[in-house]
Amino acid sequence: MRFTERKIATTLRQHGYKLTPQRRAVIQAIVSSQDHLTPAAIYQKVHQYHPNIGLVTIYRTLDILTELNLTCELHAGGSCRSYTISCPEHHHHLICSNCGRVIDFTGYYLSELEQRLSRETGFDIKDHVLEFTGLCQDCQKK
Amino acid sequence: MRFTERKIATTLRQHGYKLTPQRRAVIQAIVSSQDHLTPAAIYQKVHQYHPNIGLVTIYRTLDILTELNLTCELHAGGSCRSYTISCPEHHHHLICSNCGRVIDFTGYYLSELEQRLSRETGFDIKDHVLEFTGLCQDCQKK
DNA sequence: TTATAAATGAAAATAATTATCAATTAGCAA
DNA sequence: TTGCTAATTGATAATTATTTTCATTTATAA
Repeated sequence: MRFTERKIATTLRQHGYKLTPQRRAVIQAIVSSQDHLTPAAIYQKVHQYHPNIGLVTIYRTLDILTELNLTCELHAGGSCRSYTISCPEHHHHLICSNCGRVIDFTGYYLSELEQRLSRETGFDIKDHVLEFTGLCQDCQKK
Repeated sequence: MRFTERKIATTLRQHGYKLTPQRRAVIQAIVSSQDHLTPAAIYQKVHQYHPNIGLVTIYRTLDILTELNLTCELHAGGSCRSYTISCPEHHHHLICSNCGRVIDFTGYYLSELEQRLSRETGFDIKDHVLEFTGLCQDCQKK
């Protein structure tokens, strides 16, 4: 289950960040979308209802949200910097390369592989990216 | 085993691309590095020996190499657009987030997970990204 | 050797991101 | 409730990254 708007707001304040109307608007824009959105796309959505929020504020808010793990950055499939709301559990993504829809999936663990790689290479592994891309059912029909 | 300079050159020509000195230089720069390199970094390396090769040519060559699957684009760990030489087998990457060194690993298959996801979501899955990031042995010491 | 399509470099155009700074404001304390 | 203050914002400019354009050059097939 993804983070709710309220949960995100609370977390922001717990970390000493102010909850400004601008930040609310950015959060709302991302939460209300199933897709992964680029900064520019978020700006567009926000701009419709709050024409005086600047693009810079979008960038700044995204930095904070990502730092607090409230959003995930996606990599695969087109744009290299796009965002979706995160969820508390460890999860990975399945992305439709046509419409941008993102499906989270959980229950897949790479720890065994990670250990094998650590042992074989001496790397101290910190993180990983696992993303699948393809066409969702709707986009296949078209 | 990664593609050699010769193999890359041959493949280019097989696909009707001319083998210009500029392209040779770009290929040489990437092949001779264990790291993943951004376009700018490749330009710098190339520029040392061939000061009149332009950055645009780097971009153009990278596009071709990527299209022919001779290089891979990496995503995780910092820069979103960086390249390393590919290898013929299906493989994934382990990347040092400090020095940029890339280690390929093979023998890990996601087909079972992929099938499960297809079944559960109806997606037609085309591709995936699996990359680990961490610190290589050398960088841990520092 | 030559003809020709492909490739190049230079420069400009566009897009994406970050920095600067004066003005505004959220949220705490009184 | 009000006022204070550090955090935040928007506007603008500055960087950085990438793409387009076009006249000139060149790799290669005939």
